[in-house]
Amino acid sequence: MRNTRADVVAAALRVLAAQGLESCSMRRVAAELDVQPSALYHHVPNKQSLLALMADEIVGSVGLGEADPRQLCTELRDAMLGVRDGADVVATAEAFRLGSSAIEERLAELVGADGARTLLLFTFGHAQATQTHRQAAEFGALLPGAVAAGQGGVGPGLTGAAGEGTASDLDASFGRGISIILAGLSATLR
Amino acid sequence: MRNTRADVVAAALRVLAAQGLESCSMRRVAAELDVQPSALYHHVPNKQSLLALMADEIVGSVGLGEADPRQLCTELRDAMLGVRDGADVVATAEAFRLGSSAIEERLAELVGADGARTLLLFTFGHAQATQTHRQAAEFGALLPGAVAAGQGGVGPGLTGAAGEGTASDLDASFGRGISIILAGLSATLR
DNA sequence: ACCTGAACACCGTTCAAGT
DNA sequence: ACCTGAACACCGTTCAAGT
Repeated sequence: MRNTRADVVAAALRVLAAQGLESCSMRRVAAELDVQPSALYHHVPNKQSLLALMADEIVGSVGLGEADPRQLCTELRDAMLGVRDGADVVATAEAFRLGSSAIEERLAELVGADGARTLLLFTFGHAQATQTHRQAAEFGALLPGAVAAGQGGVGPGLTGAAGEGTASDLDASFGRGISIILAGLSATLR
Repeated sequence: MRNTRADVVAAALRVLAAQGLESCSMRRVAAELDVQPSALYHHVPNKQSLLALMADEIVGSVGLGEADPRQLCTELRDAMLGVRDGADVVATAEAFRLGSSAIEERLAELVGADGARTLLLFTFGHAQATQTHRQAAEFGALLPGAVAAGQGGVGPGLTGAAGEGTASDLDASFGRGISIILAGLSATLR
């Protein structure tokens, strides 16, 4: 036995981490395993299934015993932000089973079905936006000017094209969004 | 002058409506205009830009004079759901400029920056899930069994694999999610 | 300014055939 | 069971050249 399905998923996650979702093709994953592209179809029916398995792995660390919805969403967010393009992978795969994922079910026990869906969609969307933003910032950092200007004290407010989108800004924005939704749930339940 | 940028965008939207996002390649758009693929690059720098222009067109009908945030989100949702794969096109393109789109700015005037972002992300995510679900339902309708069983009265609750995801269910779910967020905003602002 | 023709460097997926 | 080799039907993008 040369390779198992788990080997394929692991190789795909290695390619994702190293090269990003854009470059995570069936052919590159196959190359990572030193195998022909067609060999992958012995372990996985198609690329979409492979992405779903990757999403499961990324999200697998989230503790379903968690009783605090905010904590659960934060863990989910951290898991997605922990791997390159993780938010895109999870959001894409998860959208297909909205209403039937383990995390949504756990969340629904805590805050009801509508609350769970609202929290989840916000968490996915915000993580995607955060990751997109970070990517753009990284890219911008490779361009002339405004590199590590924020540290040196060149100017007070203006740090290149980043403007107002610091990492901590996005963390705070996420927390405030969750607060809004949770407040709405309390208010709705009287 | 054979073609203008607007012609390219219009052709792309025609292809999108007819064949979906998957099939909306630069090559197909070029074919729709009876032109070589390379000709498109005279009007648009790359595919991503073309998708952004398509998103602008899809969302352009949303009235920015609207003073009711719920109504604004509903209009946005309707605009996205009005074209095949519209939610994906808009969400993808809009994610890149989160914090700077016209709709988000209008929404921010009404409910603040955090509320605007929360409402927008929920609206995008829910529309994407709705459209994915509809697509799956359409696909399922082509398979044997459980076609229009809901009408005839074969059974009370079970309508094929659709289960609980009727169109009106999703409409209602959207409305309740918006209600939760708006309630949370009222509660947060005391 | 707008377009053609040809090329480059890729894709996902299928399928007969090997071991 | 797991994999190779070869093919099919595509991609986005570039670039010299035409009009």
